[in-house]
This record gives sequence, structure tokens and C-alpha cells, in this order.
Amino acid sequence: MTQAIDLQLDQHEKDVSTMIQASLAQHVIKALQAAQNAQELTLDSLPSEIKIETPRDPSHGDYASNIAMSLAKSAKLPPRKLAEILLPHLQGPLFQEVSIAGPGFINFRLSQAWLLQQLQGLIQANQGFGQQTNGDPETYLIEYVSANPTGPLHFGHGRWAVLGDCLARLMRLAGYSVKTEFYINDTGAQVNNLGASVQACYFQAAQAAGQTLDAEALTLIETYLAEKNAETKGQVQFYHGQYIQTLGLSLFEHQGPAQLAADLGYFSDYAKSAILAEQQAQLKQFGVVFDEWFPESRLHHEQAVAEALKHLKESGKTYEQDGALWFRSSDYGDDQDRVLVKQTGSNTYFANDIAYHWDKLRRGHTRLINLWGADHHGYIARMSAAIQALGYPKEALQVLLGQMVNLFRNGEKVRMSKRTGDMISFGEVLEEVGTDATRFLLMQRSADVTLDFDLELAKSQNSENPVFYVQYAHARICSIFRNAANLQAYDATAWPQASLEALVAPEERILLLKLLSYPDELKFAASQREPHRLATYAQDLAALFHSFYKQCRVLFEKEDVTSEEIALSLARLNLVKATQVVLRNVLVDVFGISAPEVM
RNA sequence: GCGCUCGUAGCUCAGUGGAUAGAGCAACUGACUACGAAUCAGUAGGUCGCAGGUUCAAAUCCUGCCGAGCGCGCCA
Repeated sequence: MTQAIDLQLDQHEKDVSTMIQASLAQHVIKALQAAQNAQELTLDSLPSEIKIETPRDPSHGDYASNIAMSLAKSAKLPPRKLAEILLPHLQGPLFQEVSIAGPGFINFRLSQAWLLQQLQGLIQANQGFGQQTNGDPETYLIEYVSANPTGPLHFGHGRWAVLGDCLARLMRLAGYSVKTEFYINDTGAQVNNLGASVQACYFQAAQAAGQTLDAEALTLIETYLAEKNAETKGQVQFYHGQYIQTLGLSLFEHQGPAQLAADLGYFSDYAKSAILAEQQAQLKQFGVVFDEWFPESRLHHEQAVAEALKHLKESGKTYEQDGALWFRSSDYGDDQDRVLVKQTGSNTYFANDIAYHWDKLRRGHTRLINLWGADHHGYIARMSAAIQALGYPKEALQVLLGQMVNLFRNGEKVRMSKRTGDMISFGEVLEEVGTDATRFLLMQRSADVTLDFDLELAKSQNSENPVFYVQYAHARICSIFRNAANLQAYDATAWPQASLEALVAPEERILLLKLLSYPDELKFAASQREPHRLATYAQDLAALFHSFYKQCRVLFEKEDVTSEEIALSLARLNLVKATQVVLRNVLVDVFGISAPEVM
């Protein structure tokens, strides 16, 4: 076991040097081993994971380990005694001081020389700073958005889009092998309903233009309008959004009466490809790109559903009852068994989805991550059951649920009606608010909480809007470097050759520690699949920079500048540069938004 | 009724079983005749929904209850 840990750490030594927590964890493990070898300590086994944390109170140290407390019981030693045993074995150039405090914390204070060396490494790594290898052999496929091509993207889709995109970026930076995919439900009853709805509007347009319609067409218009204008709410068959009218009208404008005799499939194909194109354009504008757009129709074309059903049948995971084919999902933890083939002989959506997930796995993706709206949570158990019944481990499927978004305008909730199609679409919000602010506001909160999104706040270009706070820090830094290039008093552009020893102010140290923790933050957020953690990090980093900037003068524009001031200035420019690098990396590479040079 | 998620400052929310629970906004007090005030420094604001339990240690884990949202189809 100890060997396994060592191997894993050695394998990624390159990363470890820039990852403080992993580096400290390695020191702790080695101290435990050394103490065991010196027979100062007996443990049945070494812990599989060493947790390194940052103390809330900086006076305790830069980092801390609770190892002495967590191992006290198995080592049969009081925590402080155990810590005292480990202390002599915790040595290295990165430590300025290792101390024992409180109930048995081991507190680490990192040496200034080592930190400054890491600072130079950070600047050298530049856009690569934070990027890691992690040795995870799995290949991940993140499937998200997957909106039906029956209407415009709604605002909830926007949230999944950002979360999925940022998660993919985050995991790639952390060393995971990741592909992304959008699943297009381009077949089935809903697509037919879509086609019929557009057909009805096309007929209306034709009628308005003086065309004579046959009885069937008139009936369709009548049925469509009756549902649209119905007083009572209930199940709806057709789609009634404004976009349906637009599609029908547009078709008549381009084709005239040529399609009056066309079949339903023609209208379905026309509508779904137009809507899909719109979705794709919006997502692209939003900075969300998919490696693959996978249409459900491909499954049917390849007989994949039939094959999946056959596979489940032959392995005894199904049975027939009441004229339907059932899947024994309750054997794998679902509440009840689920129908695959209905009495009518047609497949359920679930059957198609099993085939789709099987296809994803057979394409070589060993880990499937799905982002679903929370309203689909009841679906997880059966999908997980299907994955297992197909012979894959439970871990092959991870479903991340995202809660919904409530839209507000000036504190008033914006009402949405699905029935009448009366909704603010994602495209409208994007147009009104802009990509950067929308992305940031949608990804800064945990997917687990229902999000309140205020349109006016999102548009506001002031301190209420956190995205500008972070971007402003970057723009400010760019401004410093513009000024540095024009400085008369001394050559500020010589900062890359400067000695860094002048960086001794507390504001400088705390900023530097935050910068160097970026790879750890990235790694942890990726492992938790929680991109919002980086939003918190970015805001904290920006705050530390602004504070530093106020307290620590970077450029001295006066005639009588001293050599000490010049040395300090050049050293500080390195810290400013490092901040610029990390802000850019997190804004551009993780959030997918701009790192502006001016605002 | 059952299941999932959430409940932390006035509001919106962070918070990896650790030390005195944090940030932004709102409120109040200060700071621009040198690098961007879209900024900074400070004050005030808390029964971490409630009650038990586990633990050296609980906002965090477990159980029950209360409240909010979302699900519970041979729909997709």
C-alpha cells in the first residue's frame, strides 16, 4: 500500500513540485515511514489519503495537517506525542518552520526562498501553469444540454451548457481525458408534434395568402388553434411558441404553396433542422463547443436499440408481462422494474436511452458523466441499473444534477409558461446580458442550489457584478505593464531578471501563496466535478491582488528613485506578472471568458 | 405517502470532519495632487432550520422532525 502511494507520487513528480498540497502530503507520508523504520511508531497501515488543509487563521501557518489526530487511535499515542515523533522527520527546503499546535495540528510555514523559486516557475510555465497529468486511465464522456430540437434553448439549458463546458475544461486541465457530446432527440412523437405544429402554421400562412386548402388541412388548423386558445390547462399536443409561427411563415415565404401536399415528415425535418441550427449557433456564440453531436436517429439506423434489447433479453435481464417487455431494474437498486417495449409494440424512451448509453460505452468511453436537470433525478436509478445489467461497473455512470434557474428582473420573478410557449429564451438573455457575465453568473454557484439570476444585476457594469471585479484586476495589471514600458526613471522592463528577495510584505506573501495554490484548487475542483469552486478562487485572488496593489506601490515614477525602490519595483512586477498569468488562466481556460486588457 | 436537492448574516451565496463560521451586496465610517476609486481600509450584522446521535473534534457524517423546490408514466 505504501508502495502504491509512492509510485503514484513519483510518477507525477513534475506536477508535485507545483502542487503544494501533494508535496506536503508526500512529506507527511515519508515522515510516517521514517518514524516506522526508526521504530518510533507502529501502524497497521498508512492512511490512503493525507489531507492537507489551509488554517483559517494565517498565524497558525501556511498549511496544516491533522494526521497526528487522525492516526492517534491506531498508533495508540496521544496526538501531540505522535506529532512530536513526526516533527524531526519533516524536513526539506520548502519548510521555514514546522510546529505543533492546539490538540495536535502540525503546522507548516513555507520558506520564503522556496516560495520565490515557485514564483519563478509559475511565470515560466505561464499559460501551462495549473495544467496537470493525473494518471487516471479512464476516458470520460461528458454529455450535457442535449435539448430536444423542438424549441429554443431555455435558460436552464444555459446553465447546463456553462457547467458542462467549464467542467470539461477543468477536467482536461487537471489531466483527465475528456470528450463532450450533445445528444439530439431527433425522432419520436415530440418531433412529429413539432412537424404538425409547423405544418398547421404553414397552412395558416397559405390560407392568409389566399390559397385554397383541403379539408384535412383546415381540420389541422382548427385543432391547432383550438388547443392554443383553450381556457383550461391540460395535456398539450402541439407547440405554440412564437418560433413555430415564424417557421411556418418563413416556409411559406420561401416555398409558396409548393409544400401543401408534403407529408408530416417533411415539416418535422424542416423544423428540427432549423431549430437545431439555431441551438448550435447560440451555443457557439456562448463559447460552448461539443466534440460530438449525436442524433438519436443514428441509433435506429444502426439497429442499436434492437441489439441492446436482444442483449438484455439473452442475458435474462428482462421478462414479458401484460403484453409488454420489462427490464429487471429492481435487481440493481431501482424501486421497480421498467418497461422497455410497450403493449403497442413501440419502444419506450428508456429503451432508446439504454441503447444510447451502451453505444457511448462501446465507443470506448469508460466513464460517462451526464448533466441532467434535477427534474430527471428519478431517472438515475434505472439508467444506473441498465449500465450494470449491460455488464459495466456502477462507477461507469456518474449523473450530475443541476437545479433550476429562476429569472428575475429588478427583483421580480419573470413568469414562464410552457403551455403557451411564453418564455424568455436563452438566446434573448444572452443577447441582453452578454457572454462573459452570463457564463460567470451561471457557473459561480454550486449546481446543487436553485439559482436566482437577475437580468438587471447581470447587465450592471458595477461592483455588484462579480465578473467585472475579477476582470478589472486583470485589466489593472495590464495597465501597470503598459506604464512600466514607458517609465523614464528606470528600466522597469528588466523585471524578468530581477532578484525577488525584496518581496517580504505580508500582502505579497499571502498573494503569492494564493497564486501557488491554483493547481491544488484546479485538481480538487476537477475531482469533485465542481467548477464553481474556481469562481470563488478567482474572486479571492482578485481581492488579494487589489489589496496588495493598494498597499504595495509597484512603479516609482519619481526622479529621485532609490536603488532599493527599483529593486522592490522589479521584484513586485514579477508578482504582478504571476497574478496576471493565473487570472488569465482561470478566466480564459476554465471559465471560457475574456481576460480584458482594458475595460 | 415515497425519493432527490436545498435550508449558513437583512439579501445572494462560499465553506475538503478541524483551531475564533467567511465573501459580495445592502447599512454605517474613512481613503484618490504617484501605478485604473469598476478599488481599498474599517464598523456593524450569526440559536449554521429544530432535536438527538457518532467523534478527541460536526455547518459538514447518521437518525427523526419542520420548511422550500423538484420528481414519483407502457410520456419524451
